[in-house]
Amino acid sequence: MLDERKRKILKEIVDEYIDTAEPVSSAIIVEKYENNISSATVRNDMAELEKAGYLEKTHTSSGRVPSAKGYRLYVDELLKYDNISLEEIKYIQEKLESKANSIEELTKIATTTLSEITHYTTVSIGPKTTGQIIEEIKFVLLGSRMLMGIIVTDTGLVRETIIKFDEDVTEEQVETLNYFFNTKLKGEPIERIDASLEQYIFRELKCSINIIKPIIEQMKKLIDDEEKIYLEGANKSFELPEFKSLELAKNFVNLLDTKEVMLDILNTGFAEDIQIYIGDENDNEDLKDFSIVTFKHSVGDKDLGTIGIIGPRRMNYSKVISVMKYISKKLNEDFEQNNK
Amino acid sequence: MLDERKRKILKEIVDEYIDTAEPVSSAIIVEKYENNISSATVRNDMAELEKAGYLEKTHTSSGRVPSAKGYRLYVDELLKYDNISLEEIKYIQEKLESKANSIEELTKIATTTLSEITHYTTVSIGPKTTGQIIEEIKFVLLGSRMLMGIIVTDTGLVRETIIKFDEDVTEEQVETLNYFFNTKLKGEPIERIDASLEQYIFRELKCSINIIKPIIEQMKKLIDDEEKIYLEGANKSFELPEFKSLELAKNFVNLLDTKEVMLDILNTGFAEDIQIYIGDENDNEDLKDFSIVTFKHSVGDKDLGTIGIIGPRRMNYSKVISVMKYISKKLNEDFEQNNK
DNA sequence: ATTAGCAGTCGAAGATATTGAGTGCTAATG
DNA sequence: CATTAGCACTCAATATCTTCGACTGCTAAT
Repeated sequence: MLDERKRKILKEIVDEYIDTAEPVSSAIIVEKYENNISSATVRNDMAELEKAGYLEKTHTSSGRVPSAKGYRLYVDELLKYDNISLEEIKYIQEKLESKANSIEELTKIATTTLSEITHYTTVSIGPKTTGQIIEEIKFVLLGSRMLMGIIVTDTGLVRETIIKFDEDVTEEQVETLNYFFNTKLKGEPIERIDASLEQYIFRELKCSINIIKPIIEQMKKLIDDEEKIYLEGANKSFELPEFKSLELAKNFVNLLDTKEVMLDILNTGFAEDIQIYIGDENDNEDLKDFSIVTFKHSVGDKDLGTIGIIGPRRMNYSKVISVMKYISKKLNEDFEQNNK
Repeated sequence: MLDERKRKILKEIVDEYIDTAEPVSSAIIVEKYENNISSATVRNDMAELEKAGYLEKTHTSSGRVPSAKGYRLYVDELLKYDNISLEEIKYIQEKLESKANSIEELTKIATTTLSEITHYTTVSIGPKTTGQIIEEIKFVLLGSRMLMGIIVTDTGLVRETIIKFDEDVTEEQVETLNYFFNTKLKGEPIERIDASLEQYIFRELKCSINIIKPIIEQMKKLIDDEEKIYLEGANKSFELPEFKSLELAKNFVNLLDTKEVMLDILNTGFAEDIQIYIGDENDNEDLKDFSIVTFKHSVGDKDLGTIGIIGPRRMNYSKVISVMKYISKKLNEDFEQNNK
């Protein structure tokens, strides 16, 4: 349906719009990209591209702006994702090689780096604990009424929590707990820790319920920890021309502050693949002027965290996705390296 | 210099401006507050208040707006801070009594509650480790090449970190470390852990430097941890009329995103006292349109965290400070309770 | 299929007028 | 002398109108 030239012109229009944030006119296309055809020809093609839903006009006599459908074709078929320079590659390598002490930390470093290179706002969340296998579980007595509970999973994820008691706990009790939890839970998925465990332990261990209850309570919290979004470069977005619109700026802050929408999006991505959400493809109102690109870092079915970029629909997809592709590759390599 | 009536009128003007965000005219004052004098009288007083620097005009024929000096007099001398309702007190009690597992968590709960009640953006930082006395220090072996180091201080603060090694570590080594660190550091201020310790341990323990080095490195990081600002209700600020100004909105996002300025302010407050920063009293450009109210929670000279409210200069100081006063009192009580 | 050419559209920007919410000042008042 | 009525004056905000020019779409010629 779209011949080669129309696809080329569509790409040029999107490129130009991403660059200038201004509606693109036929004259500009001729001047900058298509020196051998006349603006009238471009206009004809534009009219057809508009009829097909790839372009929009802001008013009758304005230039064209890509529609969500236009962006979609653009990112899916018209772009190559090798828009990354040697300097950028070097910079990323440097950053990611600075040894992080945990997966979460590495994810944060990657998130920050991504924002630095792309100049967009980036977000990330840590790994979902669900599905992870308990490799080690330990309780450490701190003082006489405080315990630290630590879980290590097969992906190297470490989670710890403080548990406070109203009565003294002895070293022997802690040893019993350690022995019991390890024999029962090692090799089990982490979500095995739940309320049903409480009764079971109570029967088996004859340990005071005043001790078991807070332990299970806190350990459970570890699993479905309300997820924290790590945010980098929120102010960068405010430099973009679209943020001149107060309405839009407000939506943006709302989005980042209420978190739910972002969590939703960060959580729905599929493993190992870059997901692209373009404006009104999503039905959330606040999101309609933004695009989000996410990448879920994982091994097998185990989640290691998700990183996202949020920017205006007119985002530099080529750069963003190229850089993200590289970072994701690098993260996987590093993980293999560390766990081989 | 200012007679009673002028002070009264100043307070009324600030009250009114805080309420409406519009320059206040003499007519409004007469209508709403001073039914027994004429607007001409109020105008005369206003003129003098302006000459004395407490009021400003946005243009020759506009109403008056409080100056920073005006706000200062207002908060220092004209306000009573008992502007808190029974419902609010009850709500705060409820929130703060939900048992938190650490001081940091309690501070966060207080921060969130403060934002909920005042409808302003709130921020907080956790306790400074400096000055705290080590009560317990423990290393726990996780797997064969990973250690968790845990420090408990006299204020009940718990900090932990993961330490990774390139070689295996044995249980005996960990025991030696535990024994050594505890005998040497218990009762010492936390900042005793520094590079000089590394050599000392190396000599005393004859333990591999490959093990000691990463430990000290990580433990040091624990102390001067780059501080994380906890932020609540950033979007609430965007509902305020002053945020119609893009310039101001941008400054706000910058402020919260770059963190340094906020950290600076949160760190300079004096213990146990509510600090009020009003707009251009501060010389930071980004801050000139905002006021910040902070409270540093502490016992003795030990810091337990700082909470702040950031809003427009036209902030509801009475409400904000009243609520903060109550929360601070409550936090102290709770702490006494838990540590008695 | 392409293109030159031209009429038509409409937002952006600038000029001008209008309005009214304020003030400050003066002169009168108790 | 403090207070006040009254009035001239100021100026931001708003509305109205004009102009300008960057676009398009269409037609007719190539």
